[in-house]
Amino acid sequence: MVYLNLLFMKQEVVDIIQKALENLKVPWGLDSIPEIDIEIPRNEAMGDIATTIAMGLTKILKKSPRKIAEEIVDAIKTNIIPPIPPLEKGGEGGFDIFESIEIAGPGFINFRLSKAFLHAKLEQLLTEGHSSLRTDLGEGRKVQVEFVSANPTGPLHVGHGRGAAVGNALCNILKAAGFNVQKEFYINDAGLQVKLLGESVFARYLQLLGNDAPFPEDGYRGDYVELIAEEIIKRTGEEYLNKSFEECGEFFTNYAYKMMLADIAKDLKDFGIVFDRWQSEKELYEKDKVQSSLTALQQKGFIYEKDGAKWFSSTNFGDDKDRVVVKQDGEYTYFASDIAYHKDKLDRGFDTIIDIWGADHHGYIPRIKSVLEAFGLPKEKFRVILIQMVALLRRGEPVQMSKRAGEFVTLREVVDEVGADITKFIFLTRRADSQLEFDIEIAKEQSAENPVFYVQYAFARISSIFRQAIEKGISGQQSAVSSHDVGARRCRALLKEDEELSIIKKLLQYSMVVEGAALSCEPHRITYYLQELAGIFHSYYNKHRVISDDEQLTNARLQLCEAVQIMLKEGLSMLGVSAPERM
RNA sequence: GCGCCUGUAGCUCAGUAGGAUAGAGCAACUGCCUUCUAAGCAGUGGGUCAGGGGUUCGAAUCCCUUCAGGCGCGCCA
Repeated sequence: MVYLNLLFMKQEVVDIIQKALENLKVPWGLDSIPEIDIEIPRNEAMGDIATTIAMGLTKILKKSPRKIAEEIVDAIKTNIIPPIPPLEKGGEGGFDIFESIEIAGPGFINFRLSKAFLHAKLEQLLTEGHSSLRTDLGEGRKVQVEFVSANPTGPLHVGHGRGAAVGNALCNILKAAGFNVQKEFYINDAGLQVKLLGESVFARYLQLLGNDAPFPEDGYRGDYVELIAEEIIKRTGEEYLNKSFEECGEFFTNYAYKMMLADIAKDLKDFGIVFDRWQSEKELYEKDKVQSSLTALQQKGFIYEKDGAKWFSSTNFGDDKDRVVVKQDGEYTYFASDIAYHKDKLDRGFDTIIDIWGADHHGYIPRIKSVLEAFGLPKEKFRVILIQMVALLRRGEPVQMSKRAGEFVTLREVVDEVGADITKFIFLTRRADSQLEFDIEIAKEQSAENPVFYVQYAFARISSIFRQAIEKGISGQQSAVSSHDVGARRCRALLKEDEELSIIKKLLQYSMVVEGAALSCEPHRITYYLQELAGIFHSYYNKHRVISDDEQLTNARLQLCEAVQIMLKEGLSMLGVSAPERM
């Protein structure tokens, strides 16, 4: 058992309870120790950290939960808690983790952390910085997260932006939780949709050159189609004017979608999101992976022929019906390349596969899950995050989004108008699977009340305090607050106001929040955590002065401020949001 | 018709893998800047957790059902 190696308070407590249960296992006649639930009480008066284990054991032990709790507490108090060793040579001796352990309500065991423990953890955060905030939940396991994957047939719209923000934040969180993460964008460059884009561009091309060509019925009508046609004219002149689409369709299709793809990549980059890898659907065909993945399924006995088509028997894995993979006309279905793509992910050695889709694709989950199970992936290793629609409003009035008519609001337009930080933050203040109202005017004009500024403001405020301190010659420079030396440690011991201790406790909760967000794939938990941390800091700031005549207290509070700043920066970086030093 | 998601304060949403007295922001009202950034703070009011039934020590959370909204149910992509 190693204490103080991570900025964590959960593990220490779990270890202690576990030891107590080991001691009680025999008298209780238990074979094994149950899972230990740890939670943060909603009310600070109830303690800093609590367990419900006693209530969970009532059924097995047939005793009242309070009686069980008493036995556990007794075991902890008599011989479990080891004193924390001195922090380093020359330290001031050991101390207890807990100030008190109490039984409350129906059988909660409430632990209150000692000030010495909190001060020691603060020191750790200051000395180790961001690295103390990384956990090893993932143990380096490889996770692949595929997101956005918009068809390269038009610019990204706001819904894609939401998926991008969520996916990117999730990846950051998974990395912080110790997973080895790859971010991937899947390019649907092989199907009829890109061909339709090519036809649309070709029609515009002919029209621009004075030819009265018909426009494809379901063609893409956005202005960008014409821009691509203009670009082609600029580069090749009238070379294709007298040719048919059959003759030059490939050129138009390739040119068009590649140009769109470049636009998409740029939009994402300007939104602050960069992918590790882009996988082309077409390439899967060219490298024969579609055929070979179907062969692999066939060898496993999951492919059969019926009505002149080939089917994947996904009902073996809980799907509603079997799915066609090769049509009667011999063509592959879209699903066939999806099979190849997901098999390819497995072949690349990922332990867990996370797909982030628009919620309108939810009907696809069972069949993809079937594919992965057929190839041997345990079903809990495949996760789909559904991104619900974004309802775009302007002063409460819905903004029309009709892709067919070509007038839909692009991500770029929103980001240009509102800003990337605000847009991302708003996307991350809601669970992914709940519909989101995004009012452009409110996001922009009520910016003073915008939660993103609330968090950033706390960061900027602390920066300002440090500027002030430097001006007064109190602290040479911000991170030079020497947290190693004994003087700084004595100063920290002066942090004993309720608000100060609350802030430290909040800081210690971070790793739990990250792990929870990683396990549940819910980045918005970080957003809420940051708002809470900023809230208690703002409150503290208004109640207590950081810089005062008391040199030691000033030093202590500057250290606390620095710790908060480290945390705010860490959290904001998870969300892909900046931490400005001035606002 | 079948399936998935959602329903929590006037509005927008959280509610931590079943826990303690259900929270935040906005909106409304009352205070706080000659001292580190008022993009802030302190306080007040606001709830049949859509309705009903069940599971248990304990339910906003799990199960069944009704209602309401959204989205899916092609050999389309």
